[in-house]
Amino acid sequence: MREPSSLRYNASLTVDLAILTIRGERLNVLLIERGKPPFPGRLALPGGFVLDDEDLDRAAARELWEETGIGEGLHMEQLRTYAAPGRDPRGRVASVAYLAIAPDLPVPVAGTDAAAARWVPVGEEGELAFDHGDILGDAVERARAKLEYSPLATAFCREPFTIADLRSVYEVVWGVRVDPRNFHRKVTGVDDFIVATGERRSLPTGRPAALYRRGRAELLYPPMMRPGRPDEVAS
Amino acid sequence: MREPSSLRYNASLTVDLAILTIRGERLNVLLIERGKPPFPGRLALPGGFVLDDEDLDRAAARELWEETGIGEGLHMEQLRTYAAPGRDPRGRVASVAYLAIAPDLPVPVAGTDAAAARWVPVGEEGELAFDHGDILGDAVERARAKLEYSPLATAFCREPFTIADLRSVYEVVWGVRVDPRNFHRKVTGVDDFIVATGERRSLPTGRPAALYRRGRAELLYPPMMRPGRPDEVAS
DNA sequence: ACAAAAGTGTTCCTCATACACCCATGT
DNA sequence: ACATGGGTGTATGAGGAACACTTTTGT
Repeated sequence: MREPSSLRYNASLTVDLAILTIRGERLNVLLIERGKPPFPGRLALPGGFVLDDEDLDRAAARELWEETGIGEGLHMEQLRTYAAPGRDPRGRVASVAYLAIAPDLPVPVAGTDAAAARWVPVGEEGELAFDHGDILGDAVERARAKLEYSPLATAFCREPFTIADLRSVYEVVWGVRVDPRNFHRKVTGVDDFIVATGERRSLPTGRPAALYRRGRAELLYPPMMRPGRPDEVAS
Repeated sequence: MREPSSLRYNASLTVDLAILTIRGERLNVLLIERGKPPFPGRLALPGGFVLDDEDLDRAAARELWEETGIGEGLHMEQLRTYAAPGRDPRGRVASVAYLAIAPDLPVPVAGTDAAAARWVPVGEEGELAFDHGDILGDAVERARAKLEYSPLATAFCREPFTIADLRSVYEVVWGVRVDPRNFHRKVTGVDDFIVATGERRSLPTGRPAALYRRGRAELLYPPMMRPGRPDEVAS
């Protein structure tokens, strides 16, 4: 009883995107306001159906383009799949969720489709359509975890960036303060995490900061460490 | 153009299981030999279609039961979803892959379905059907990574177990030697990773070892550390 | 000169590693 | 007694946390 003799389609395959960025010292997510049922008027993650000749990564990239106008050079990874029987009242919908990380964008680009798309600070999104609240929660948790051992933080920064820019990413996403001095030493000590351009950027005040680009490292060793974990365990 | 006005099914939703265990100092995976096309005669991961009223976790648990006769108490987690257009010649099949970890089982239980199921050492499985080779590779990589920061290793052990049993899991899955003395101290130092039963187990020779059960910890702090990583980076 | 941000040096402490050594059992 | 595996103590070194201090700019 493993398979029916002929292949019957029993689900609708979709991708949904949790697109995160940092705006004004807050982690933000791109949401659209739904027009039609189900959940009319509710906010939802952008997404849509996978086309017949597309693989999942390509479908996610296409949706990203349609919703935001962003094309290339964006971190994107599959998160997990949500397919509880009742999650869409219209029938069985399997949603493959993607996590995308964008640098601060000028404004939610009004794509062909995305008139109603807007950035919303994480935590102020209210009740989302479908199970998109769960998806968003998992996406944020994944992003927080991956800052530790991967160069994901650089995906939030427009190049070139300063070490202070990068530090701000950690502070905003983790919601903690990070010592600038130790952070500087740490981040410059990890091989190929960031590479200096040789240029400098001057702010209204203070010593100009060296500018960097993303390095080739895909795994940070030693990892950046999220403070507070020992206390959580101890308590 | 986000949605068709009515919901049309465009894919077949399945689950595939990478069930790992340790047999004879080797990491093994449960594979079945396919009878019918596509890929007749090839080895494949066990799996099957998700039923209309099932969520994914439940479908995976049901397949596990049908293939191995194992019911409860097994670690199981969603890995990721594979849905490349050509992966099944019969049409669009979205396979949600699961990673399952089992203690050494007496023998591949001949379930109602699984006459052809057998344990195969990882690395000796040859060319698998569909893209199951990729799935298995991702599953092994996930297992290796999760040993570091989660109590996953205990899922390979039948309770109660000794610290040497647990150490053997790390040695086999990582393919490295671990110092028994330091491992002992480390593992007993992590809060709620393992809890002593008070009993002891005598081997044919040597001092009897204390017996333990899984603790309540879901995250190890500090993490167990996989040796060799600094060298990989440095080289 | 001063404020402010960038970046360096130093101290202390935790923890990983290596390994000498002791403990408890079966033969 | 001795072989064998279980378990403890201790020295060394790498790296994280805290923070004093120096550098480089704009005003």
